[in-house]
Amino acid sequence: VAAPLFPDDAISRLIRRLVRWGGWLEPHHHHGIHASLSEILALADLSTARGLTQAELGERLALEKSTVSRLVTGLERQALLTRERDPANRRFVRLQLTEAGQQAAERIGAHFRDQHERLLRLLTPAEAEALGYGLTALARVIDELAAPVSPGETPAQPPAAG
Amino acid sequence: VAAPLFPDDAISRLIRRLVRWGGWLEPHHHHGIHASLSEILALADLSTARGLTQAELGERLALEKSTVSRLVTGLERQALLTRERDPANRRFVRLQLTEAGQQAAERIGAHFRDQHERLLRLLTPAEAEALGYGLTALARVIDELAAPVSPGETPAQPPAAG
DNA sequence: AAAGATTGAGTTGTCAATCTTA
DNA sequence: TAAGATTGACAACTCAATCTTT
Repeated sequence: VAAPLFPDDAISRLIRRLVRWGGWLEPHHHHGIHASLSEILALADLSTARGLTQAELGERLALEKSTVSRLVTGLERQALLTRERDPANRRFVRLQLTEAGQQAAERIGAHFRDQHERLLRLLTPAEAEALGYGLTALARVIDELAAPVSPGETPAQPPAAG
Repeated sequence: VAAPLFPDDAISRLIRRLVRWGGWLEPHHHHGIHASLSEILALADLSTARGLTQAELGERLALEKSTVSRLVTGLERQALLTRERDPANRRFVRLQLTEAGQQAAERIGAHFRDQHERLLRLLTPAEAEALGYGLTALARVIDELAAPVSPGETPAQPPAAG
């Protein structure tokens, strides 16, 4: 038999599963919430960082500014956030969750945390520890490849618990 | 400070990086190849398993049959594969890579393998081992959550070489 | 001119309805 | 009927062009 043409290691197999399994990536219609994945992630970011500009939100979500513009239009129409021109510099549109938006973020966040916990409970302690160690390292090297270190920057990050 | 509304563990952080970094998920225009991610994965599967039906290809790619139909139409127009009705059962469309399709699969596969190797070389041996162990376990529990075993089914699959 | 946001055209995916063959 | 494939209508993204503000 010939060697496989495409990579066939643990990373590749994991990615296939993540793609196939809807739990992580697909639109959600739970708890009376009808929101796309990007809407959910936008609510998550805005619930933590209030007053982001659209460009900043796009940076966090890794989305085009045009996509962000239409995404935010939709959330505004659902009264989940307000758009306001920054009085100090009217080029910026500042975003704030409404009360309804904040509540939606909390409901959806609880759902995601719950899903994560269910998944992690199925791992043995040794597996969970190895996973955290290995994924942290993988995230590091992805960053290294994606953004080659320029001398002025600080590649190190404070370690996070968990 | 309040607890984070959304999960903030190694898995979440990794997913964010995978989403942001184009190396894994984005369309590729390298080596004179102009192909979407799905086209690339289709070539990968067809280079290994010749004569798949469209439904089988859709199962492997986790894509709707309608998406597969249009995807295959595009590959056929680029003369990378041929479509042929199965004479034994004319409901099936059987897919075969052309010579050009096979060569494209090999070029793209080499590119992906190279990218993987570059990434893995940046890990220490201990990190690589922990990653493999942890991800294999994660893949297992994703499968458990995604497809709860029903008594009649055979969850085991024949091991693939590689 | 340049930065932030919006609008227009095209791509890739989904779901629902239909066509074809068994 | 039903399985496989196709077509139609729509969603969410991209890139390129434009509008607004500095």
